[in-house]
Amino acid sequence: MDIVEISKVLSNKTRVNILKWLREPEKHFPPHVDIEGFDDGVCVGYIQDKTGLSQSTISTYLSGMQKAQLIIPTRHGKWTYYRRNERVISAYINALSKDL
Amino acid sequence: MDIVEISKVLSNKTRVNILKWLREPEKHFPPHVDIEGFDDGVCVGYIQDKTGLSQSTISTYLSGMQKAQLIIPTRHGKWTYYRRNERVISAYINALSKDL
DNA sequence: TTTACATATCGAGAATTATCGAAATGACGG
DNA sequence: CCGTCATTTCGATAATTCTCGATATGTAAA
Repeated sequence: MDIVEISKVLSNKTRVNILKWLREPEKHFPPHVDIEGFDDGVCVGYIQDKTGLSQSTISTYLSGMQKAQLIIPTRHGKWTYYRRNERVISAYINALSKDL
Repeated sequence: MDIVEISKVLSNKTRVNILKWLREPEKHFPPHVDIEGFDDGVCVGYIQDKTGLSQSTISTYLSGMQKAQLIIPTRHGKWTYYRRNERVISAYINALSKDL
C-alpha cells in the first residue's frame, strides 16, 4: 500500500469518480448482459461510456488503479470486470489518519 | 477542500514528509532563533535543509500546499513559518472515508 | 479456423509537473 | 537609504502524465 502511488490515482477527477461509482454499481451502471448483479464489479465498456473518454484512456486508468491495488479485475469471457479493493482503500485512509 | 488538488500534493514523497514533520516540529527541526516553540510552524529554510532540495523548489512546494490549504503561513520578520491546517487535513480524510 | 468483439498495449504529441539557478521582493539592521 | 538575508517569483529545461488512434491480444461464436 503505497501512499504516493495511490494519491497519484486520486489526483484525477475521473479516476476518483470511477472509484465512487464502483461503490454502488447498481446506481450508476446498467445491468450486465451475461452476469447477475455486480459482485465482480463493472465491465470496462460501461465505465468508458460513463466517462466519455476513449477506450484506451480508460483502460490505462484502470490498469494504473489496479497497479495501485485499488481495484481488482475478474475476467468473464470477453469482458473484464473491475471492483473496488476495499481492503486497500481502507488501509490507505487509515494510513493517512494515523501517519499523515 | 478539493480532493483532487490535495491528492496532487500527496502524490510526492517529499511533500508528504513535510506534512508529517510538521506534526511534531520539535522532533524534526532545531529551535528557532527568534521564536519560542513551534506554534506558528517551521521556517522555510529549516524545511529546505531537511529535504536537500533547492530553496526555490521547496518554496514552490509550500506555495502549492498552501494553495490546497493544507498549511498556513505566518510571517515573522524576515521569516515565513508554515504550520499544518488540521481542519483541512481532517476534512480531506473525512471526505475520503465518507465519499470515496 | 475465421470472424467479431472486448480489452490491453503501443507510439506519439500535448499538457502538466519537477526542479533548478537567477532575479525580484520584503524585512530588518546599520 | 543601503546592504544583507529569507523567501518568492520567474524563466527554462527535463521528466512525467494525459489522451488519443492504431494495433495487438484474448475469447467466444459462427
